[in-house]
Amino acid sequence: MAVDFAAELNQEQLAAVQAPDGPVLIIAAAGTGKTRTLVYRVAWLVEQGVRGENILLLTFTNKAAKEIMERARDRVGETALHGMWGGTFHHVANRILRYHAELIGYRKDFGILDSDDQKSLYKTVYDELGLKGDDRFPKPPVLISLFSLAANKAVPAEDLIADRFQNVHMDVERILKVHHTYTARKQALNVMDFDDLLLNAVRVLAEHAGPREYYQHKFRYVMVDEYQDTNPVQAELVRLLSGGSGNLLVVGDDFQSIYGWRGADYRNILHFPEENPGASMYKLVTNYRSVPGILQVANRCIAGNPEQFQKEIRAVREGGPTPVAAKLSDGSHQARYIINAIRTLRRAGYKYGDITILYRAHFHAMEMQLELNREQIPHVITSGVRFFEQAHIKDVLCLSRLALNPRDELAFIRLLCLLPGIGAKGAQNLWKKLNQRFDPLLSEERKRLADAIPKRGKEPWQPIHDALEAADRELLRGNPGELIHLYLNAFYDEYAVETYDNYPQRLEDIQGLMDYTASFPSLEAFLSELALQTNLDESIRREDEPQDAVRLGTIHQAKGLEYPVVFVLWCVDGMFPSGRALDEDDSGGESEERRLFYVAATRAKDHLTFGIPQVRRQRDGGLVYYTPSRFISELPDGTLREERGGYY
DNA sequence: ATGCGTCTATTTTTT
DNA sequence: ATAGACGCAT
Repeated sequence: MAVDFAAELNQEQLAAVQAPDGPVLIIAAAGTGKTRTLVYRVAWLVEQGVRGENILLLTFTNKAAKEIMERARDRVGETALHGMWGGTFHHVANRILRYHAELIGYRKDFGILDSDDQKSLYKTVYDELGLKGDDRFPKPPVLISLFSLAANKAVPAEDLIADRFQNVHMDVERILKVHHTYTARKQALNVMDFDDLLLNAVRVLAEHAGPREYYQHKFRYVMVDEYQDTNPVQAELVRLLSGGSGNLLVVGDDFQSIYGWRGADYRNILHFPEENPGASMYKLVTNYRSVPGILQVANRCIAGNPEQFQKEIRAVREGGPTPVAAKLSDGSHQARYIINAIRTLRRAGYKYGDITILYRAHFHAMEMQLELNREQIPHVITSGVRFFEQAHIKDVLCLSRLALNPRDELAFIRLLCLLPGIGAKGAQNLWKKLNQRFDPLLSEERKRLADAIPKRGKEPWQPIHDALEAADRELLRGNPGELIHLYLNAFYDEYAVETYDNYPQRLEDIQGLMDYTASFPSLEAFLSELALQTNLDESIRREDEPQDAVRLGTIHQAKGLEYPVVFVLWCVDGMFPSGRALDEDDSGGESEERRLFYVAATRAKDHLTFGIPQVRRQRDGGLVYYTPSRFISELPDGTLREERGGYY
């Protein structure tokens, strides 16, 4: 099945797709067909005779990887892509480590800590070091983010500590001690956190010529999506993987670099030409997505930012409405104004699903949620808590985790704390009594635990004990779905009814999870995938979610998406740009916020509205007055149509 | 000492 | 929605 490249791509895209071997940089402005270009590049390589197993595609989200792979498959067929690796940085790192973890002192069946697990482990360390009640010592979340940033930026943590605690005296030694203890514990427990996946993959490749040469030989073509969001560690991983052939193709848009706060460095993309001599460069600036008025806002707002590849998006579409600046009194006024606008748009033929409401931070949407509920407008919120990190999901996974790794202390403690009369201390004591291991599918260990459980917990444990016995008899170790099912019947269903006011939704989540397990060949594959996956696939989403619904989410979450109608909440100085981000001295606070504004604007196809409330009511009844976002007031007169919410 | 219920305060952005 | 603080119960 031959692909007609010239017919299906524009000039800019075609040139990029047919770029010669060697380093390639594609600067793809918003809405210019970046994904399309990547898909066709894959197809092009295949047509040149490159085999799937020689291609590596790195993305930031699972969704992006899936989309590109599926679309490429549609173009050139399943067999042509056989053996191609396509996934997120963390996925690829995980995959490499599953083969080579032993080279760096881990077993291959290592577990992956999500942020919740990470926090629990930190707390255990605090406890052991006697730091728990110390008010003057930074709390776990502070140190976690600090060390994570240090890891991702590949700088010594000491530098960041000095930076962060300038005004306060800090015992640097003790802070480092916490981190060292945490690191040692991870190794002892055979677990890695997200950052470790990247760091350890780099270590394997940097320190061991065998695997390095293997992958460099294997991956003759390496492609990276969203290159402006890579951090130094990821850049290093890319370097190591593509070092053989030098056929490294990166795609991105420096205007859309919005992850500096977690270590991303847009200079990776900015300096790509110097760091890769002989690189060819392509620019995609023809935009099919948005009406000219929207692109004008985008072009104007970003133009003054320092240090970037200058470019202007060119509109293909014509006409269309001018974007709106809606001056409103407060948050509820903003919510009512938007609901009113939604109704008007519906009458004009738009569906709920065509509409999205974006914001800088989750709490900005509070009044909006309230009003949408009150007015019964179907909506879906992409919340801060990810599916697999919800309490009930993690609860039912503990047994599977222990079945895979009996030394998983975190899973054990979580499991036991659900029983009445057992708290953090009690669970910890039991863990010690069992010599720090518990395999739920070994009858001897089951018996020891059953005997050790204190009186109040004995009775509720009994049905779990029996269920485990059954699981053991039926050889269900590799079957997480059945394990969850048995556990649910024996204990958790009743527990959930008593604990959660939204029991039906949570039960549905758990059922979705059980269905999901069916698609995995092994327990290990299932559990490592969970940690790397943020949400269930669309296909196994909750059934109570309306199909046609307004979508709410942060701007970060909306990256890469497009909607006919976009509302942006709270475009006022201090909220967007966020006051905190402006205070950040290192990662170029204001310019990154401006890029975020650019991302928000370029999501819109037809209608773009900025909400600008004047005051915010605080909980204590106080009023805070705001001025319109500098990103709004910087725009030349006439770029926006001003509206006042005088509808009511 | 530990568990556990109740109250209050507090939300940047996330693979 | 959830974590932490607090105080009472076991």
